[in-house]
Amino acid sequence: MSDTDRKTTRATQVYDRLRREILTGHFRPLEKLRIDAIADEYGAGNNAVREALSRLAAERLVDRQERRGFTAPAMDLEAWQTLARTRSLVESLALRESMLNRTDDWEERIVLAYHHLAKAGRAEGFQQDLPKWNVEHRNFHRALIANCGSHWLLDFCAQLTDQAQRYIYVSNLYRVSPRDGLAEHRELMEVVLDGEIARAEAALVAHYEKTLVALEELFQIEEFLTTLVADAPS
Amino acid sequence: MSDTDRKTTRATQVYDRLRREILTGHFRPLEKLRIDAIADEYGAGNNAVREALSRLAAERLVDRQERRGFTAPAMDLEAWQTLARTRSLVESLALRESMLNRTDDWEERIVLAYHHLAKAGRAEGFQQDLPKWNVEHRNFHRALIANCGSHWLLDFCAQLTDQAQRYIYVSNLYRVSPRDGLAEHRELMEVVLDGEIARAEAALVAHYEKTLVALEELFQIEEFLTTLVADAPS
DNA sequence: TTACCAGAAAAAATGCATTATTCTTGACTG
DNA sequence: CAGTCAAGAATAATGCATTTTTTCTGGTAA
Repeated sequence: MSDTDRKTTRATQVYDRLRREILTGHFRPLEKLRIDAIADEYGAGNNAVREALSRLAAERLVDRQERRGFTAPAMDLEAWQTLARTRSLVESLALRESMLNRTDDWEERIVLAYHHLAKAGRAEGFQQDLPKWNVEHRNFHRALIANCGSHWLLDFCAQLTDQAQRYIYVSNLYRVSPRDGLAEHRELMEVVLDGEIARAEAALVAHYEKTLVALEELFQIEEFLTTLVADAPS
Repeated sequence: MSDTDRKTTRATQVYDRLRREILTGHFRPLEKLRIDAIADEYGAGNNAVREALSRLAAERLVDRQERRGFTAPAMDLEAWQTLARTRSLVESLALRESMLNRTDDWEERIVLAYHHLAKAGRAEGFQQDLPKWNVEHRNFHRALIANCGSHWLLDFCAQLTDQAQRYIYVSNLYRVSPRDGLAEHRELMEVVLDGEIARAEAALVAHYEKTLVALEELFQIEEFLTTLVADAPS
């Protein structure tokens, strides 16, 4: 019995795995998530799967349809645009608050987070160890807003980041190399530490804008769109 | 078989009822929510209750503790302050966006929502029919931000409003008469329709600030605090 | 063809019995 | 007297069999 099994409930294990697979594009948009099939695949009871899916539905990571089970959420240009725009808005807000509450500890954590990010980016297998880089990337962005003083805001940002990750991961599957953008993150860090809120917000928005546009362009490509159809259940 | 039963799943019924009871202070902070007891009380299976509680936990309306069941969330001054502050921030943001997207339809809906609110406030049994007033009050505030163009923002605001409602309801239980504040809502509507974003945001924040302060004062009262202890399971 | 319907198959939802874990109690020990 | 521990009770978690609902399929009629 592994370490996680000891304290964790069966439903939570299913939840964790499903969550990971949804975020990494394991399911196609609108694909049906059949309870029995998952229970079978994961070696769990149907109740555990139900509970896991219910939780995920509350987080908007799957869609629930009363009495008709669950499906992977759709992915389309418009949804991506409002998602990305909302993320810019809310995260700017959190950044502003974070900067208003400036502390030494907060600054140091940002510097450290950047250091880790840089390291992960320089590492040999950057392409291979993308999960590692992703973790550091998230940590860095979280460090920027960590001081906003509201766990609500942090939760909202995390949720939006999860949603965005789903899109970004799929785009990475399609065209192999994601932009590293280390220099960009350095600039972002510097402008945040510098303390001018307006400039920092602008930098953050500009940063996310690039991802927004990159995905928008992808949505123009016919071939990419075909990877989003739900025909063949994986 | 009632109307709701036809389309709704057992778990959802339990979810709805639990949600309502949590929002209306039916459970004390930190009170244990025993699965069997609820299943028994509501006439449902334990699995349905588990699912309902799991969903609520994902919305932060109950606390989950792995393998130790669920409890009603705590209520304290600090949590209230960050909640209220976050609500001001996020809802201001949504209002700003909503005003930037101004449309005739949006304006008309606000006027209508205000009309309904006024009616509910003037009605005979204002004290009696508080639920009705609450609904109209929520609708009014939602109408203001409805045009923000992001269902994410609307969801976040709704979630924060739910959380706040829990506090407000308990305060209403303690001191009987809630402030109506119709004039205040009229001013708010006018300044929003007027179109000056900065002034509108300020008005909204000021509006919520009153609730914030009112609850803060309540937290100073010893007698009120005793109503928040979880001793006697209802 | 298209619309409609019944019957069969598939899937979701449910309840209950069972298992596993945590909590409580009280006796025992240092 | 405080701390430890084990046995029993209470509660949470699980799996499975059953029920209910939806979806699919094929046949019939307009």
